[in-house]
Amino acid sequence: MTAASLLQRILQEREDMRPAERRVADFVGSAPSKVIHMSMARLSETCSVSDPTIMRFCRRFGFDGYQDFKLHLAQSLVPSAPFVYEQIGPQDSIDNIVRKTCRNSLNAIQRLAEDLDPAQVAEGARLLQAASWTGIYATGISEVNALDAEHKFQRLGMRCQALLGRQVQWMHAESARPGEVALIFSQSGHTKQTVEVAVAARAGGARVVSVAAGDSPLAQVSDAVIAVLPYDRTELMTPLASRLNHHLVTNMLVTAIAIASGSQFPDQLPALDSWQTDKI
Amino acid sequence: MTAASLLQRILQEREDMRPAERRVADFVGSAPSKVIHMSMARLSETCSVSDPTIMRFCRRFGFDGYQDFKLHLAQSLVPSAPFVYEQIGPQDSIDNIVRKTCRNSLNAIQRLAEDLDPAQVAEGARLLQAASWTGIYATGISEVNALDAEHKFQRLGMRCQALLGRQVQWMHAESARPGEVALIFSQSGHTKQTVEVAVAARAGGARVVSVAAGDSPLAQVSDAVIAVLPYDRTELMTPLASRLNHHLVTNMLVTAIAIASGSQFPDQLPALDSWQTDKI
DNA sequence: TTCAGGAATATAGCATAACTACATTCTGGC
DNA sequence: GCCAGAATGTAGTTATGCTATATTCCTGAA
Repeated sequence: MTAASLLQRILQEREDMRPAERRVADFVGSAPSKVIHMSMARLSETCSVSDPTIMRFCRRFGFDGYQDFKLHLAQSLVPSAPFVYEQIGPQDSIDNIVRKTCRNSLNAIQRLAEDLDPAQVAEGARLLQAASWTGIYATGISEVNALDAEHKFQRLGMRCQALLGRQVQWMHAESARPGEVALIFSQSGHTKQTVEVAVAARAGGARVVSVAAGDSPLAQVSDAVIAVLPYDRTELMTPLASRLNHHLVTNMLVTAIAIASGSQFPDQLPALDSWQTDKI
Repeated sequence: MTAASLLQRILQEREDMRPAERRVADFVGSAPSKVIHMSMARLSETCSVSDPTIMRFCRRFGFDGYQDFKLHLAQSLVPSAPFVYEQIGPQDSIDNIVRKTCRNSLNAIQRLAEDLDPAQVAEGARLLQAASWTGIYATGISEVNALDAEHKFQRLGMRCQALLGRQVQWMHAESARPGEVALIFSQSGHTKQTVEVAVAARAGGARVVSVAAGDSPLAQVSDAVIAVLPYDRTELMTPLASRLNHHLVTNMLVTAIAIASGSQFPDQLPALDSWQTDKI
């Protein structure tokens, strides 16, 4: 986030700088790829300033020192897409639909990469692996995620079931027992039904793992939360973005569990369907 | 290019290393984000090796020294462009699983953005929109895609059904009739069953739209192909990548159809489930 | 104009990091 | 068991990043 716009920030703050630092800003701004291979002494000489000036320059942007600065500068040099959601409208051509769909997806995943806490994934995987049986709850468009998770977990040999629909969910949540896990997918984590399911499952002694917004009511009644940022206007639409992110989280869980179970190639689930390999 | 595949190269060369360097490779591979903030001494201590071993490790990959290595490592950590699949292995930490999953997904989508032909999407959308009814065929892990497509198309008011399982698929393909469309998701386009379904559906007068590899047998017996590059070793594994791409293609189709149907906000499907909005 | 007072910048020194030459240990073949 | 040759570690050198302190430069009021 801050990394990507580092050069921009430098050029921006340039105005508020005194001559010496400004010379540094100019050079860094004009030849950042050279800077990352320079020592402090070389850079200070090139800019006709002293070492400490370079230090102050780096500190100004909140870095620990020159090394830290160089590291972030290097990272900011590799191109990446900005975090903006591009609305698709009636005026958009097919070309645009394709492009924007891809870009929005890229953005969503990059956000996930930045915000997701690996420790939460680890904890979720741990609970799931220890479960005697897992109920996978989802509603609306997230149902597909539940089915996906069911498919993959079963390939790992886990006992689980996707639970779709109000009645089915109630039935299972109310009969939850110790040793079981309830895995809940929720875009926002504010849906009443979803929270009630979590509470019921927990009352029965099951552990609740939820993939939802971190500060949501659902998160508060869960044993483990894998926090995925919801998108602003989630209530009114069903954007591709969060679905995609939940999808990736599912994959991470599967991979983590596969590794913990000793599989050698965790990202390659075996092709079980023998007839599927009947190629032509 | 070389920068981005650094981690992969490390894991690859690991095999040819002697114990000491291998310990370094393991740690760098499992916690690269920590490494870039470590000094040589810290790293050597962590890996229980000596400083020069670290040096030799860096030189092995063609870098000037440790600093140079760290810089490139840092760059390779930011999610970005290049088209390399980073294998996930047993030695990977949770941090790595999260990172690699995201990066692989980003790569897949970027490939899609480059290779996908919008005209093919447009043609597919046109046929689907004109259909009186659509059968959505998929097998194995792609079944989830079929369910996803079913869900979304139905939200648009289209008549369609996901057809999973051999018998169900045959039943529908053999009774296909003019005016209908068969939408087929296939990773490779080489599966025998899939091709036979396409031929049967077409014989009955239905139009066949397939999402598959462009040069596959399935493509040859389809009325419209939305070509999505398969991944190398697709036969043996179920990678996230192609699934993700098919997923996006589905979204593009939905969006395109929504636009053609006159919806004003094509990327926001309406939340149909009224109880779902019962928030707390 | 002059002279504080404070900010901006440079100097000098220190601790530590990266790197190198050389010694030691390990490995595999006879 | 012994001996090349490779693999790894030890110790020492250089230079780097960083800090405490001094100097210079600017601003503004007497």
